Amino acid sequence: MKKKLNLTEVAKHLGVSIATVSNAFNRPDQLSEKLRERIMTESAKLGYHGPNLAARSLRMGASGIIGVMLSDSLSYSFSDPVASQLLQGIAEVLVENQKQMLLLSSDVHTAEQSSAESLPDGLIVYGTIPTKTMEQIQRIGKPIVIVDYQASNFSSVNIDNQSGAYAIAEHAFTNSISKQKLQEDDDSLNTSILGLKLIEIPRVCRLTEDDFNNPLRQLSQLRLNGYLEAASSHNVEITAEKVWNIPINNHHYAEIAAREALMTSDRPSVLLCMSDIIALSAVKVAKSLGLRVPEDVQITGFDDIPEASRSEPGITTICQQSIEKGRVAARMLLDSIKDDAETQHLKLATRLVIRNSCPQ
Amino acid sequence: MKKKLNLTEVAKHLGVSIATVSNAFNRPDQLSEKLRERIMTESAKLGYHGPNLAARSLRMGASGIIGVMLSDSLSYSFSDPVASQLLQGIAEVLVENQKQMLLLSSDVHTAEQSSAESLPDGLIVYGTIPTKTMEQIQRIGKPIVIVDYQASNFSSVNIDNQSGAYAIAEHAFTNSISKQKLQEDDDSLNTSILGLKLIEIPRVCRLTEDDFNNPLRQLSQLRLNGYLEAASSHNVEITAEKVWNIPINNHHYAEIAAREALMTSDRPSVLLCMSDIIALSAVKVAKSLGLRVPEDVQITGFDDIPEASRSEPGITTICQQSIEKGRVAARMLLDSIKDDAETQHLKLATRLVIRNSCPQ
DNA sequence: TTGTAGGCGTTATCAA
DNA sequence: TTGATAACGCCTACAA
Repeated sequence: MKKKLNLTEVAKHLGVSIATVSNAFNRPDQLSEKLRERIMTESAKLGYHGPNLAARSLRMGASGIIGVMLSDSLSYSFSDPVASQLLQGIAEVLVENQKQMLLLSSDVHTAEQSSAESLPDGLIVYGTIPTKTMEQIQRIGKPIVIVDYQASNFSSVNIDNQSGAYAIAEHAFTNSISKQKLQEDDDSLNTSILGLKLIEIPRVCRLTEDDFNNPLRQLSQLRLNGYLEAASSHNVEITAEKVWNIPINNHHYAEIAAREALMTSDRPSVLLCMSDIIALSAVKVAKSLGLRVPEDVQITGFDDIPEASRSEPGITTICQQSIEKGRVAARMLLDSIKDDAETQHLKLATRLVIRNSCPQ
Repeated sequence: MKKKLNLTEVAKHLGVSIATVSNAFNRPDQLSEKLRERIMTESAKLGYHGPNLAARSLRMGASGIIGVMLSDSLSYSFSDPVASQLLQGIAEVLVENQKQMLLLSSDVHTAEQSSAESLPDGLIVYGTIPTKTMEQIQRIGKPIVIVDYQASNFSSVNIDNQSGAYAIAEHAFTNSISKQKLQEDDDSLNTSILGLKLIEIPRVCRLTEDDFNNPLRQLSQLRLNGYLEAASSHNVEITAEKVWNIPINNHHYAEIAAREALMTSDRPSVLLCMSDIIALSAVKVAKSLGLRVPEDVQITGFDDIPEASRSEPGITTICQQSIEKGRVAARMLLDSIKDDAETQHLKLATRLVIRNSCPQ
């Protein structure tokens, strides 16, 4: 009853050769339909579930499994809408291609030498991962596609963070509300930035001038650059003390930062947020302080997560097509597994989505 | 350069035995610290990444990988907040225990004989899965824990859907707004139900009397029973034509159903929704129709997803602790992998969370 | 269409 | 500590 079943055992029971059973599972054309059927039903009855994946993949050098390595913790990634959408896109393509998905977190990796990275036929890496880990997974010699990060020696899928940030900041500086405000008093627009993972410090705090040139995360740095560039084009002054650092993209930290930003004596009339989660929190805080959005303070987001369109007011944001990004990355990886294609760097388009938190 | 590296090769290069290298990776106590260190750095330099998982797991009969099989498509599951929260809880415990997570969708499974289920050391099954697939994964003889479904031969983690539904319906029927309405006109409360996956038909439609006794999904059926039981306890009449079926838990279908329900001539003053997503959509539709929530129509949800507390008004709902459910299921599975424990059926408590969509 | 044998990379055992 | 060797379960020439 508890006996281990394998091809040999099954073949013995059925009175056929082991090769035939193997063929029944993998190459239906190598034997008669009738025999195949008999083998399938019989082995099912016997309790044989099918070829063991470990053995098969050892033998064939391929597992049909694709690894997805997340820079943030696995658990956090499930709670983050952007990561979830990326995973959604990846999953879509993998399922289409009958691949399974193994989730790896860079945390686990560093903790132990899990060696689990040796199983997948290829890897999608999301976000910024410690150089050491990068080197280690490179060593396995399997195709790798990285997302939201750029490194010359790997294929990658990115969006143009800087131009996206520029576009939305420019919109905020030049829309009708801003124009009117500028007319009313001569002052320039008072603008603050709620930034994500700009510096290493794991808490909500303002930046110092030094931090401006001290990029921690490519992605955040690029968005910051875009904002600042737009600001200087439109004579808006943004000093370091008007830029907040939020260590993790969740409502808890975002609300703390938003409260700080909105309760300073020279309250901003434009609040540029580096994610929709931050923007949603900022709207909530603004409302709780009795401020009207957008009349008193205009708020912009980034990402275009589903909730951004459902909230009230809707969040003006940059759509970065996270689902599509996932699809593209997955396709790219599958292609390079097939053809051993050369490394390429894709940049997806972004799009300004205007809603009521920072209207036309 | 492109040569394949394995233990043998590395051992040869280092001039030590293959067993020693293996020990260096797996049993540090079997050799001198100094030697181990040399082996580790040298093999890293050589480009050896660590023991191959396929081979190791073939040899050891365990892979350190836990499979999670989702009844809905993988891609959908990432977009569903409840599934995401469950995964979040599972991931938390798995990472703690240095296990990796392999995502399987029952779709892929039926499509092919992926045999990927043979790799994991155990399986968490979420939701209702075709009997045939169930039988197949049972055959692999590894520990299984099912979530949100009950079958006597498997360990399971559930919540008490029926009592939860009863509690929230009772609240809706007996709170101050309902009392006042009942006083004003003598009529009983006009109540509709927006149900989830109640029948097989893949579209939004009303139920017929027959459908009441024709359970498709355990979970939805139990919630329906809870609602109906509360209704009959409080002299509220709910006929089949006041119950809608929503085939997939997303905003698209939910809005269609909500619109239908709220635009009937005898508009309900209480709308019981089987998920928060449905409730959120219903609130949106109600607003767009110029109805006040809760004054004109009280709306309840189920699940308590994060967005339910952020929306305006907040959604009155049943908290089902999805994250905790994931944690519990994962722990249960890991335990039964270790101890081969007997099957047990856990039922987590639910809690009524009162917010403004159906206030005190 | 069927049977045989070699080897994929590890780990465990056992003797040195 | 080390070195040899036998599985683990499977796939695929190759020969029949």
